[in-house]
Amino acid sequence: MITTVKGMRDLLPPETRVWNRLEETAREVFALYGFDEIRTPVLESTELFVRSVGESSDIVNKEMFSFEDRGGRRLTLRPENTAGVVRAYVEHSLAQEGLVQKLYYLGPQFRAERPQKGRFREFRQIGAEVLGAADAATDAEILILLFDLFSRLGFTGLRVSLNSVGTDECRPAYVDALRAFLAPLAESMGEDDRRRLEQNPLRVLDTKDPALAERLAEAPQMLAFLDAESLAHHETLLAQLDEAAIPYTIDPRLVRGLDYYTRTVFEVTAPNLGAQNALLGGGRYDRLVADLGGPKTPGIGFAIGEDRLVSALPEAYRLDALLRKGTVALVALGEDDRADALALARTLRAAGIAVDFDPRGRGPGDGLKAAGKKGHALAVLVGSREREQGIALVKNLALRTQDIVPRAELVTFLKGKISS
RNA sequence: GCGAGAGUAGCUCAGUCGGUAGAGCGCCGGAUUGUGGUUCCGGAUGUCGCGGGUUCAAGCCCCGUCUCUCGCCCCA
Repeated sequence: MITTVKGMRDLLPPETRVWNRLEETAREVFALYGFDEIRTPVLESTELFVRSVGESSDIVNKEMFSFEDRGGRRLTLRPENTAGVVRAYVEHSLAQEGLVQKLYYLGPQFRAERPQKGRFREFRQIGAEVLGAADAATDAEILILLFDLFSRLGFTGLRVSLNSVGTDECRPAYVDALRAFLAPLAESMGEDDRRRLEQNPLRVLDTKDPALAERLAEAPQMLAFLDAESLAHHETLLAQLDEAAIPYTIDPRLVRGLDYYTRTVFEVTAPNLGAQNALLGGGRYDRLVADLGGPKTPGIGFAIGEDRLVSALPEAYRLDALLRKGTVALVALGEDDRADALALARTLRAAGIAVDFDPRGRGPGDGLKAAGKKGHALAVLVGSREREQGIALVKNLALRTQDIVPRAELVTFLKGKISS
């Protein structure tokens, strides 16, 4: 048997209904906030990710699906989508339009990690990027959008963690101070934390060693090292979030794994997701466009892990998405009634009613059984007697009741049932 | 990349001391030639992940390998 490749999975019905509903909701929200969709290739030059995500990051270091094509070009399946969006922004000179570009995307991403709960080698992200606006109000609107989206999905009590990682101008001073603070502790650190101290001291703040975490309470904080502009940006953002009644938690230890972030960074985690509990992450990246050869352009974005979001969805939203409210099952009562049923199906569909016709002609018992199993609420039954009398039988599969409806009134009758 | 656990029917799993494979659910057929979910009767479930080894004999023991699961690193 040929099976899926390690870390990849099939999404099967009826579960795909949940994914579709979720994506519809996301598209609605993006449209409400004035975003347009962008679609970028799954395959990009390896160089793009090395330059954007960062050579020191784990993603570039050990998690990319990279290969050479027949022309010797070094290619990579995208591990994230921000780089591709920014590449497209630069390649097509979108800055020339002089507008704030508000873009969203949906699609698969690839990282060659060891799979575990909530982590797959192919996973899907729903994300957005705003390019061309440095104002804190942009950050605020992004977080308001997220709050709105999660509210529509039925989440309550989710809280965004927020921090500022400053800019290239003020961060080095902080890193020096942090290093000085951590140096005496290196002796007592575990292997992981000592490695982080070498490579990226900010990451030590994320330690899972409780003893070390306790001593970090005394550590210098980035917020104290912010330059005047970054501090003003941060404080303006907080004021605007308060004004909008968006709940958040300042987390001075929040640092993120991609090298391109500046100033605002944020994250939302959810319980019951296991060890991989980050539902979304994002931040501002005021340097990235220039780094990729474009005009100096500020940007901010986020990415939601769609796979994780689906598994964290409130039950009510899931169940509602699984219902096939709009579809009626059509059952031909006899072997010879299928031509009539097909004609009726066409009439109903032309009127906008979704019809699931079982072509096997196995009779009412099996037809109704299948309809119930597929989750349909209504079944329309037609046979020779019904044809002669110009009627159809409409059965409510849950209540087991049956109405006799003249064919001429069938569309109106079904529409009334479906909408109620 | 590192660590631990698991892999037997479509699904969830049992399988004793090594003796040639089972249950429940689901599926199919019948009781029921035009009315489903309940009930009753009957039926098929299979490369015991794959390869090798030990043995008279391996689902069971040993080695390798693949996949899955959970954790680490890291991230969505």
